[in-house]
Amino acid sequence: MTLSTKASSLKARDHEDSSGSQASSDLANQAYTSHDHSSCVSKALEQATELCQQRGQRLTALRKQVLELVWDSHKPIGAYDILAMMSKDQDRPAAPPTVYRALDFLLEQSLIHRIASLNAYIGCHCPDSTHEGIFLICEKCRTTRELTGSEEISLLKQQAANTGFQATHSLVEISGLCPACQPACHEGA
Amino acid sequence: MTLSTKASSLKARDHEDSSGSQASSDLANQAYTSHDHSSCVSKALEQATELCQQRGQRLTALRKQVLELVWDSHKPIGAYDILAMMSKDQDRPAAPPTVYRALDFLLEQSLIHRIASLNAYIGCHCPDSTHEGIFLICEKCRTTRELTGSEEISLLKQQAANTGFQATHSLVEISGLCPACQPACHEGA
DNA sequence: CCCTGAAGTGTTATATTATATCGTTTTTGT
DNA sequence: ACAAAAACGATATAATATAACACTTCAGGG
Repeated sequence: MTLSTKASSLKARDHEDSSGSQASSDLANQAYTSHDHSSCVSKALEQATELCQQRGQRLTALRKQVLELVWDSHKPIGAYDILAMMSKDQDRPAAPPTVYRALDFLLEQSLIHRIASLNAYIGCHCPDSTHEGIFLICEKCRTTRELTGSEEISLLKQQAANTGFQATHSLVEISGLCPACQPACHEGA
Repeated sequence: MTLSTKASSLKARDHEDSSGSQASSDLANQAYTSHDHSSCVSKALEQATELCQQRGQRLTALRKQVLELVWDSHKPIGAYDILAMMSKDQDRPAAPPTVYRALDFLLEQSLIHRIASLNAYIGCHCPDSTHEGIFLICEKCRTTRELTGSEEISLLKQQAANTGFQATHSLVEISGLCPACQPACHEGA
């Protein structure tokens, strides 16, 4: 409800815009600005390869392909969209379990995250540490940014602990409008 | 993944235990202790009736029935479980849209919440104000408690705002073990 | 009271997301 | 090379949710 009121297929309707008009308010806003995303992807793939090697995990061709498709999208992408791309690009008649198994592996290795409010998956920017993400999801363009280094999560868990609850995992997703999709307001708000 | 690793049907496997052995650590821990839940439910229904009247919204018999079933469960309950109960208890051959429409109404009125990690629904304790919940979900017994009066949410939104993101809605779900399901540790941790 | 339009509900069909199961292939360790 | 484990292919099906359209009920105005 709330979010995803329709949006059946997430596909890849990138716009790759924001040529400066709205001015992204900080340096880390890479998610909202155009950049050389293909280099993003290859960097992520390299890092993933390295990490898996370190961990004695097998980043097989298939898993790598799925990871690449997830990264390519730049927005959370659905499992069945991945499936479609695999079947299209590589003439491979992939079935759901193929994709879900790969996704499960990537999730376990923290190479991707699952966005619960979208039933979709997105590449993780800092896979080297198991962390809890805070996701900012644009209701309009679906661009999703992950905030890291979050003391808020600790606070939340602390508050949970105060009630006797032993927290193991947290899920924080914030919906709203990304800088690029906000109605233009000419001066600083 | 993470949570809900199987658990196909949420059903109502209450245990209604915790007769004092683990000692719930604070007064507000009603969710984890046995109490007169039927009075909870009737109170919630009364309040809902009143609120809807105030708002000029129609809490029809069907919507009330769904609300009651959600409250009865005491744990997040799936739409199809509600469906099954409606078809059983009242010899009514309800179809999915019937339940989903009622759930949508109740969500809009903030009479219930949706727990995204479980694809399930739970009654809201303080429906009079539109608020953002923080949910503590027990991975073992599924009991879910809602924390309210949360400055953490404000902090999160503040942090989002700092990056130029205009937050409208937040989703916070923390998984772990509720007091009753934690391995017994005899002295205070 | 009766009409009318809007809201609510019933019903059928179908979309979307995810998993179970089992057989085959590939990889790893010995 | 061989056996065990892991990964993958393939078919079927489960679980969650929505579309579309017909019918009923309700609120409000004449």
